[in-house]
Amino acid sequence: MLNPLRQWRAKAKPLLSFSPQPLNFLFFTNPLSVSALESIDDEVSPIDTSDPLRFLARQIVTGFNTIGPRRVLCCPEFKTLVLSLNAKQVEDIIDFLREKNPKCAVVLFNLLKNDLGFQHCRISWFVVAHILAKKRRFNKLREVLQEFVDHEGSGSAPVLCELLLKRFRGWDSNGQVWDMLVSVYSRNELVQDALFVLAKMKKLNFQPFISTYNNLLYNLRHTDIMWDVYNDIMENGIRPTEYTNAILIDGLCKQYKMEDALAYFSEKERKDISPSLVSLNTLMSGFCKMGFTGVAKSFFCLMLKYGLVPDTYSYNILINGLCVAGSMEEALEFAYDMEKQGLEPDNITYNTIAKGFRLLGLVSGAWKVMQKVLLRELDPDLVKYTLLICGHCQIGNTKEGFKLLKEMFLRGFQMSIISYNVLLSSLCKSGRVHEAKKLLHEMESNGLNPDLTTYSILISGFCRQGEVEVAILLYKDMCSKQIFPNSFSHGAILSGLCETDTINVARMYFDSLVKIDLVVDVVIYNIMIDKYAKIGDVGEAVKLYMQIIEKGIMPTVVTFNSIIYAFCKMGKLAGARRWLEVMKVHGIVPSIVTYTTLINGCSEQGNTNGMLKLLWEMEAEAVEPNSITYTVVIKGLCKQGKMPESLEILDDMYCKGLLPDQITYNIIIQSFCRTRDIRNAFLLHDDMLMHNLQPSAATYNILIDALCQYGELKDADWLHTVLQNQGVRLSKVALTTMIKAHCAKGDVYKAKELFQQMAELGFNVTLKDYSAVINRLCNRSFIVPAKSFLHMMLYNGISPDEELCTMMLDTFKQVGEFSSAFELLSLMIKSGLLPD
DNA sequence: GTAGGGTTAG
Repeated sequence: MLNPLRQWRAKAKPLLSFSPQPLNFLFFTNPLSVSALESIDDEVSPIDTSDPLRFLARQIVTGFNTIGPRRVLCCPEFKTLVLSLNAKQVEDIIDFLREKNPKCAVVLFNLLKNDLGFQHCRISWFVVAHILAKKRRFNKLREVLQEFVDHEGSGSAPVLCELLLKRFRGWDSNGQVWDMLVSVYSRNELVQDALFVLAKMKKLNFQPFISTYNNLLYNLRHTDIMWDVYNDIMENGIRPTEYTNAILIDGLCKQYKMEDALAYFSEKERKDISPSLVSLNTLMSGFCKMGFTGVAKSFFCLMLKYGLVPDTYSYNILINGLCVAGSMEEALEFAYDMEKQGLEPDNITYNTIAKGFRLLGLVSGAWKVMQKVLLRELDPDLVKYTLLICGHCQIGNTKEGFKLLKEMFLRGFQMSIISYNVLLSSLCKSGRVHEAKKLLHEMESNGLNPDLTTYSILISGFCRQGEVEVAILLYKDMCSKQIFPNSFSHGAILSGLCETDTINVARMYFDSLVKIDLVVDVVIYNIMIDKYAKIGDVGEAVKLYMQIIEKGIMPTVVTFNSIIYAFCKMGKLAGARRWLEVMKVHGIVPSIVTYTTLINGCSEQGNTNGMLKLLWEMEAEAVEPNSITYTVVIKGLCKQGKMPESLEILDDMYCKGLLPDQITYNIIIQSFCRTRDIRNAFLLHDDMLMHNLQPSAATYNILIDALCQYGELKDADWLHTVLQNQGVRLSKVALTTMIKAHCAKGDVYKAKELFQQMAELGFNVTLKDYSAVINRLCNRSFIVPAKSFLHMMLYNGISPDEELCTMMLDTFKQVGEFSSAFELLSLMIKSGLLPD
């Protein structure tokens, strides 16, 4: 699109060419026109055509009053005429109209700006602002100044103040315009500009409204400047409001100054100012975030003592605190209590509790206890059912969730959209997106309208499964229902798109978000940056980082972690370290993820010294390594064949109470297998069992693979049988490994048995699997079984590709199996695969 | 003015 300003200038002609004659169309025979015309001038004078601008202004008023602004605007002559004016001329007209007919001035200003894309000069903006302020239309005033400030951007305060001071001093409502300017700057988080205007106001003896101060305080609550503003309020003798206090408390909590927050709160209390619910909620939230749920609970009691009724915020804040602290039982009690007090738990409550279950799911046996709590009273109600569904889904038991949904339905409960969303999310997480889509239709037929959450879950689910087309259809479906994604759902969708193999689709979506600009926060950037980091595109990741900085968005620790990851992935360790410094310069404290990423970078390069140095550095910065950090260190040591050292670290982990998981063990086991030390590999496997750690599918893949390669195939078969008897299912990879090994050794019978088993277990057997087997059989000239596998493949509806056919054809020719060769040839011709 | 959710490491 062409820049409106340029468009305007292209059409602009010098005013000299202006002549009033063509404007006669604006005069109407309607008697109204006469009075309208008279109303703009005090003395009823004959039309004066010698001052063209004044004349035009009058005509505009006449037109607006007789046929309405819209229709005036539609007159091509009017448009042409107006488009020939420059900003200064429009400014004169608007200023003239301000005295004669201020309403017309505002209408003209807006029409030109919105319908013709006219760029007004600063004076026009302020003239209109003053008109609105005088009429006390503060919402409109805010809107206009908001747009003005958006346009002027950061650092514009000095220029605007200068103008206000020189051109508008003494105008009616000048103070309100100043005041609103502070408010708008601070809302836009242009704090420096806001403070600048505030200082000028002080010099002019204009007193800002307390709401303006509150606005500014809110945007400064993360910093100490908050106190300067607060002192300013006090010095000016302005009474702080409830809001002021709540913001200050929130600010102190956000700065982790809990004692100061408490002191401030008690000071107000001493002054007999009874605390507001919001202040108490804020304090609860602050203490919960610090992990002090006990203190938070006492504030809850304090509320009751003051006769304040806890609201949904109070409950959700406390429930969240308890969930994060692992006190699920209490969290659930509060959720019940909430309902008893007539407050329905909402989306936020359930989301929070679901997160609690998820966190608790890591503790074995916890769910059983929770289930008992939930079922303590025999008849579950809507809340309990929803909570139960949350719990089952979070531990991956979607089936039980469905059972409960059905039960709810049979017992005549009014189904809630939340239960469905929980189930949908569970299905999508396990990749069962098509079942999820069916459930969507079911909920719709039950008269429930899917909401933003529903669509976000499904869209990101389909994206993650690589079915972008379905996701796009759902997206369109959603928008057609007037449901528009917010920053959170955009994030969900974008990260879903990032899971698909091409980055282009994700980038296109990202670019479209950036273009509308409203919803792009740092997380959206983080998602995109991380995608580039994962594919090793350091350049693009850094480019996006630069964009963040240019836009004045504060990068987070995640932003830096992803960039550091990108550098490590490309083996540019020096670069990664430089970014660690950049991060510190921004005042962002490196996290455990930062250090683990860097250590992994060193470990990949076999740089043990680098790893150790980083471990010390972590210690110095008081960042405690976790089991992932140690696993990375073990990986590094294993890579260099330092097996005894690896085992030592494993012991250290147990000593420090950091439990190694399957991945930790798999790394060591694999390393032993690589050195053909199968004995030690199996000893570690036993060690896992001893520590109550169930080996994962990957563990058995590694072990089976090792047995097939270096050990006895018999042992692999034996392990397979043992696992089968224990009900442990081997992965497809492990089965394929065994099949290939049996083929290579010539045990066709066993290979076929395993192959059939693979299909029976529901694994998706592909052309690649068949090709791998047939290839090995052909290599050993096992013609009959090779043919038999080919037939099995054709029977199952899989056609061979050219590569497979050519390979078989060559084998058949070599061993003189001409009839088989001809048979294959005819098959190839039928399939359109003609040999050279 | 107060609550969660979308993003990072083995």
